[in-house]
Amino acid sequence: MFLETYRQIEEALRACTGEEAVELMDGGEHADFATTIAFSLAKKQRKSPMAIATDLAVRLGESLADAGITVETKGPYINFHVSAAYVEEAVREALKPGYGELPARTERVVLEHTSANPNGPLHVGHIRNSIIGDTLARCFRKAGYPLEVEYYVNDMGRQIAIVSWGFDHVPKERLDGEKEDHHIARVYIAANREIEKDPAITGEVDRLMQLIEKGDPATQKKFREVVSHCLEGFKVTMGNLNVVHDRFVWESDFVRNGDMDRVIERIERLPEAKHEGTLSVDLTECGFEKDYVIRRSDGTSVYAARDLAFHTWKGRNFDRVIDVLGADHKLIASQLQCTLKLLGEKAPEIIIFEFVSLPEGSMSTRAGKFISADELVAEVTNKAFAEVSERRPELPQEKREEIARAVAVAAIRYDIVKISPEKSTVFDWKEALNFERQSGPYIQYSHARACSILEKAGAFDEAFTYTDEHEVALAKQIARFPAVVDQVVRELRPHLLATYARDLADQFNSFYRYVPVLKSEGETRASRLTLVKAAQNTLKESLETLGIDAISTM
RNA sequence: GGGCCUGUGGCUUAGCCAGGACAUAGCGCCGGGCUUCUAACCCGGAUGCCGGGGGUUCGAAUCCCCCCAGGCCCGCCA
Repeated sequence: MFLETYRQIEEALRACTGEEAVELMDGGEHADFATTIAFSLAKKQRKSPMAIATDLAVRLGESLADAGITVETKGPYINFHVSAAYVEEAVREALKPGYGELPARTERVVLEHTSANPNGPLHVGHIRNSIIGDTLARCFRKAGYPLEVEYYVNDMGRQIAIVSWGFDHVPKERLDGEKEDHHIARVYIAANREIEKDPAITGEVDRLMQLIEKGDPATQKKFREVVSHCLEGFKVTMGNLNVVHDRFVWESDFVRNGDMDRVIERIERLPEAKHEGTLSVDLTECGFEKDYVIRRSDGTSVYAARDLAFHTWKGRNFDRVIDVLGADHKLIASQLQCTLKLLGEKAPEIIIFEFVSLPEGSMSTRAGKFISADELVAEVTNKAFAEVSERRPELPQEKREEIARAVAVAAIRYDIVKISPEKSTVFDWKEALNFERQSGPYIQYSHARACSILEKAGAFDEAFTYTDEHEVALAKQIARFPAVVDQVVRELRPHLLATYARDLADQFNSFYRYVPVLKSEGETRASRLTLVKAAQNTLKESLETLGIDAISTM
């Protein structure tokens, strides 16, 4: 409803002004929509903005009358107001299961996120990647795109060689109840300590890397075991956070199937290729001073070569390629994009998120300086269980545990996704354990309140008469949801959905406070119950698109 | 030294790409609200030279330039 109305007004504006860019915006407290186009027209037409606005408003009013949109001016501002029919239609649409879904698209999208090195558990920085990526994935599905979500498994890196070396040379027994990825971290950290003590070990690690590149079966088997072991742990962590991947793509597969050699051959033939012992690409055209190295002088490939093969494959199998990457990948991601363009391949769209650090400094798996996602989930779940036990002591323990898990995921996911990716953050336990306003649980709570009203109401006939300002404001907020989904996938900014869901919960809570539902009667009661149902459904769909369980009681 | 990102009340943050009507909200602080649909809630109050300085514009948190501060990166690592 919102999108349709927005487009109707845009079109009327274009028709009435002859301008392409019509500057239609949210009217804030003044109106439902507004435009300041009179200012820019004033210069061209050498008339006062107010005179232009007044004149335009009359013509716009005529052309939008059929759509039930009224137009008025306030000085040079032109304001648009929607009708009661808009409000009614908005509520009607929001009652439908799956509300917010956009028409199906045919453009195939591949989205890569998380892809952390399997040398230790996912920490609070990695899951920023997972949560941004997974939320975006849910938005793409909601927006009607066929989507595949991939985890790129770096199984040929130096870190894996170190872990592999560690399994042969440092105490490696898995402790009782220790998760696989935490086990790997312990071995990795211990191996690094050995390397610090005795730099000669580096040579042994180098040899492992040469063996893996050559395809030595024993080394391959060992690397694969180590990596699979770690991934088992990752899958549990991500599962606990409602993060889902469709496919795990292994880096080494591109070496084995020949894709990497093929892309290297093509690079060798590029005019920008440089053969100076190493094989590298001159990227000055894209503004990079340093060459992009593809193959070492000893003939082995670097990460970039496999990455180029991987992205060539993605580009040929999908219409849109999106990667979610940490800020440390900014440069190499640009180099990758540039090289793919030189090769005539599709370059990925890249979403960069800035780093999460600890109050005492940056995180480091190697140094064992990190807060694991598992620890975070456990702590937040404990706090949530304590809260729910205090509020709802009558519930059976199992139910309280179930609610605590859902609340914990909501708190963690929302806390991360609500911040713009380009802000670097410092992890804060106090914030992580806060379930008050501007939190995931706050939105879940609004949903639970709506569910509670509906449960107590029993059956009712739908009705659509809204006069109270809180009713109308809530309905208008409900109407925006599909437009927000559309905006998220267009701009690749999932935090917009977080902001929207919070505003929706705010509107619902105001409505809840001022507008009695169960105590009202007749048509009014029916209309309000219908609105509560629409709000409940919209809250549910918003929460689920954020990867948060829309629980009905808490 | 160079590149990218960030700087908004005591703290966290929206708005910035597509410049307009009194800069968004939360935490904390002060005060109020549970015999009334779940108080993980709601209402009121105090707190801002939107990092600093120039410029463009009728109009700048938003665009341009310079400076300062913080983060990330600049490897035949990944």
